[in-house]
Amino acid sequence: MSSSKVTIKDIAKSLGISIATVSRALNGSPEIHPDTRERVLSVAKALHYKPNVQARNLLKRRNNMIGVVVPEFITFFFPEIIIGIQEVVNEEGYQVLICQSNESSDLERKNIEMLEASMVEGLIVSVTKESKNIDLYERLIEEQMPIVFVNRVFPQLHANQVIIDDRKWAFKAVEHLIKCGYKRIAHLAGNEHLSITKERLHGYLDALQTYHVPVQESLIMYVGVQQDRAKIGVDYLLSLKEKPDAIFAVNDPIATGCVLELKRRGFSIPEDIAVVGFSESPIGKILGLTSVSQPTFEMGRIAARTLLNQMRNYAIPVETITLDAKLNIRSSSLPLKKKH
Amino acid sequence: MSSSKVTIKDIAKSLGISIATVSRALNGSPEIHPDTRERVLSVAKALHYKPNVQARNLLKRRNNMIGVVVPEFITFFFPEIIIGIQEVVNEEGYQVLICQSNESSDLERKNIEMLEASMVEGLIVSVTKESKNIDLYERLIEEQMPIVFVNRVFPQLHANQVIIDDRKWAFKAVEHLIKCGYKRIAHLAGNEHLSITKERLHGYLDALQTYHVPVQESLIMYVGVQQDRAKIGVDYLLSLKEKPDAIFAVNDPIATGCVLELKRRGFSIPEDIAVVGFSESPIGKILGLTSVSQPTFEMGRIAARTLLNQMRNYAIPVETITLDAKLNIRSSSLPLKKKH
DNA sequence: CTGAAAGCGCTAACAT
DNA sequence: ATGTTAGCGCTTTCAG
Repeated sequence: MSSSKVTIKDIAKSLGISIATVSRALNGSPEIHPDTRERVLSVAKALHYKPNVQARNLLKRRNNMIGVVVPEFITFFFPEIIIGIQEVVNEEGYQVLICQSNESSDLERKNIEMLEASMVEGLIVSVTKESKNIDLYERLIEEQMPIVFVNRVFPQLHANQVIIDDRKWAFKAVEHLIKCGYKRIAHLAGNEHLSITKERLHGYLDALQTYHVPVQESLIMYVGVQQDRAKIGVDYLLSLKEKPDAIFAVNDPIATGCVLELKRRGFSIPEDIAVVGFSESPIGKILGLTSVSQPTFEMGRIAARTLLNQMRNYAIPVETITLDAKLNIRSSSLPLKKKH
Repeated sequence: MSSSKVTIKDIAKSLGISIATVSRALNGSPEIHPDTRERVLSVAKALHYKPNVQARNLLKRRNNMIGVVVPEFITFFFPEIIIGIQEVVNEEGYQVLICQSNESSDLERKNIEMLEASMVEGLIVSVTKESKNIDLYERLIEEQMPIVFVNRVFPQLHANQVIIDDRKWAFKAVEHLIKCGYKRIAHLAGNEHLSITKERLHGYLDALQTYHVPVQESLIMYVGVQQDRAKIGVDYLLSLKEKPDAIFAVNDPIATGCVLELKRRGFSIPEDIAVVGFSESPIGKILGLTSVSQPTFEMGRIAARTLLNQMRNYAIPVETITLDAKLNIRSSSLPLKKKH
């Protein structure tokens, strides 16, 4: 009934002592008589006293909140990162305000401004597929807002980043296809301005070059990162005179979309066309998709630790943390039987 | 650089006016001279003034935050509900603190206590598979904390609920199997104390009874709600002398697990065994799983609206809102060819 | 060991 | 239309 309207003043009154003493007792200050402490604590419990965090925050000029902005949290990827983040920061007494920008830079901006208004003490961000809002982040950094980018980053920003070596792992994925004997390897790339798009495209080109496979512009198409965008890629690739015998997709949603569309059209995978994804997903695993798995939980944990460090000492140098990954080979890409 | 340490006092000083006037100008009070308002606003902008929400909250005794606790947010289901919630409450100026209990009642309790300490103004909860902590929620309700349960509820609690009619839709799912001609329909149920487990089991029994299909205890097994739990169910059902010809699973993760395990063992679906799920998932759709689809986003929106109503007026009566659902028939359950 | 008092940043009477 | 003042609930000097 009283519903936490009890303040230290009430405790003080009920005990005939000053609020300062109550405060000290409650905060376990050493300079207080054990008896007094006892009495305060018992009255506090009896009255169902709950400290008013707001007041304390106002005084201390902090609020123990950090903000997280991700492009979406419908697929497993960002939720896993978020769980990693929460694991670490909750342990340190911080709360997380989670926002999803739904891949829209406008909403992303609104989210960030909302979080600023809520006075979060730090931010962990993965940017939208549009990768706009650089000005926003530049301002944040200039104003010394602790901030860490994860997975989808702005390389040109002087900010903390937690990523994997997308270029290297894209290289490995394509190298695997080449070693399987595939000759015409297409690449369905993500949104043009996205960091992961560029890196993975780079890795793709690196691999072709390393193994002296001629690059064909016609086998590269920017389709985006969402599953429903795969169809136009497949439509296009199958419309070519010389069709590809393998597809390296920018991520698992696109690869998944490819598999479904190819199967719908009656193609066998990998016999007719092999498919390789990136950022291994549960669906991809079920479909037998070869893919690069990322340490999502760990990315979250490390991003959180990096952020906390920066919050405690803004002066520490900015760093890019590159985590390890793994290429898991499954049935969507198998060594070709025929000689080459 | 100044990093938002600017207060209304600074603005007042810089303009030689009182802080009250500044406050009024900033808050768009009508009783202020337009010129003054102009000058305040421009100085505020020049100084990069940001209001201190903490102070305002302290004064108004609120903090515009609501808490959400879900058992997990790795699968699409709860994230979609959360998006629905955020849509509504953000619009009204509220922030959402999202916690996941990882299906553990202990963590659930910690989360709730954390949210209480953060002084959230209301809660939206979906309980863990363990369905404990009733005492906790009873206390919360007694202390007049506005609270709405979604999907996984405590029927015995006098609290707002947003659900679908699990019993009815389970009935429809099983009825569909019966009409397809399946004779030995097994049920892999969820965790025993979970509300959805009981309701869906009820619906299963209702359907058998309605169509005069004898209930066989041996065809019912409580396996839980997580995909990896499906295997023991399949192991058990296939160990029976008289094997089932269809499985009604408590949810899509279990149904998915069944499909994968059955296929691994070389069974054809639905020829050898049909499988039907519940709470249609993206993976289920890809696997061609017949399932009941729930209006997740809408559940979130409605839960949020209900909560806001209760927050604004605690006196309004508690209600159980039952949303519509839909049975989507796919290839995992097809009419049997053979005569019966 | 305890109390008095100042103040975190802001709003809202109450004056003028 | 503007200023003065009193807090919101709490912590923290500064005095005893």
